[in-house]
Amino acid sequence: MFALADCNNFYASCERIFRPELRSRPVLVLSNNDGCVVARSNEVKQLGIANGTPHWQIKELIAKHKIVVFSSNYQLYGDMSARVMDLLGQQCADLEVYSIDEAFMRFDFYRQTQQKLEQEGKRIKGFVEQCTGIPISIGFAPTKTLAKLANHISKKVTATGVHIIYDPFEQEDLMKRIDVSEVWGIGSAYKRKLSDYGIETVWQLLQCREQWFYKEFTIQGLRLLKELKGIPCMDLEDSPTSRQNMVVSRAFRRDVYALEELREAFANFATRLGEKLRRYRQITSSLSVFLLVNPYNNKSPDGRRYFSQFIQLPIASSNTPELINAAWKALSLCFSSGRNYKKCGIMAYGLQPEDVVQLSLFEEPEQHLKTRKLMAITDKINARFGNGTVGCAAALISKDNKWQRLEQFRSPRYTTSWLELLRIK
DNA sequence: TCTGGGGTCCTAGGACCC
DNA sequence: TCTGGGGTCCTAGGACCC
Repeated sequence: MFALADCNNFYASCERIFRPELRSRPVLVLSNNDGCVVARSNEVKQLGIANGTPHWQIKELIAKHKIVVFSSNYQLYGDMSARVMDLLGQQCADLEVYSIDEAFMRFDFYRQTQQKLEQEGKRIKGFVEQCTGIPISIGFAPTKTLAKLANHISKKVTATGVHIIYDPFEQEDLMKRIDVSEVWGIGSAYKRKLSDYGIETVWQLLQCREQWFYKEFTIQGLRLLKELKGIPCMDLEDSPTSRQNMVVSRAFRRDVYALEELREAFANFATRLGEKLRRYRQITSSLSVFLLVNPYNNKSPDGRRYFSQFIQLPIASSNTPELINAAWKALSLCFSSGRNYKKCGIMAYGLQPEDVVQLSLFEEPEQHLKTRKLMAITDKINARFGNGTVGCAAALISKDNKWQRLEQFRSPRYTTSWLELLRIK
């Protein structure tokens, strides 16, 4: 039996812990850059504000309903997440942390009665809530996909906080009320395609023939359908596979046309990328830069939106100056003037652990090693005195920067910064 | 007119997730 | 004026090999 535990309105709940007076008020959290809504308390959901809504579109609603707005505070959310996961791990050794606010668990008590299972779910839920102040919901089922669905039901349909699915075919009424898009693995494209075949509800999905599904939706689709019918195709992923790609990207607050401005941005992205690589003790042998033209106002002469350039590094590396050079080289190859760029970024592929660095036969590695030492010292200084204390001059930010994070409404980092501890008067 | 068959590796792009 | 950021997996198609 699988279980999925999911924190309710996670970011909004985190903000409420340290501001108890907000418990009865509508709260929403904005994305990086304060661009759009990424988390909402139930009160905000009831006002009909969807996730992904741009902030500027709802400024009036915010004022009218006195909605409390926060910028994303990932230090706080990451720390609260670790606490929740730790508590869940105490309840069940078979735990897979799936995202910042969700974890799968596996239990052996399949044969337990529904009543016992429900009791167990309520107990775990109460335990986590008491220890952290974060409300959670739990769904139980024989497959991960069904556990996800059970969790959704416990939140949105029955609103009991715990729901169990032994066999989806036994819950016909419920399955007829749930839209296919609630199923894990069905996004907007699959929803549209299913709709073309007249399939709108989970119940209709359950009637589909597997052969036909395989033909239309390939192997992922087949796996999804089997899981939905109660045949397990996915297991817990015990060791987090080391990541394969790393991205640093940012949307500009206004359109950018000039190469000079992009070079400044890419020097900063490459700096972030280097820090991130070194933090995870990884190096990359290749990277690509990408540029996106503003989709809401495409002035690109040929209408194209996406431009990217792949580049190989002479030596696999995590050294900031080498990354900046490579990024600039790639940038100069895919930049062309006259386009209004809105977002861009840099992506590292095929990461490898830094201790297996393969030095190029013909490259003189001394300079590379020197730089590597310099990077280690730079990281130490920045860790102690704050990010950006030292760095490459290329990454200096001119006055009118358009990519630095905007966070007008960030709450204090209550749990991870001594200077921002909660004070009680 | 007729022009093999089967691999592997790589990249781009589409789909999904949070 | 203002529309996020960071991931994974899969497939199709081209280059190249024997």
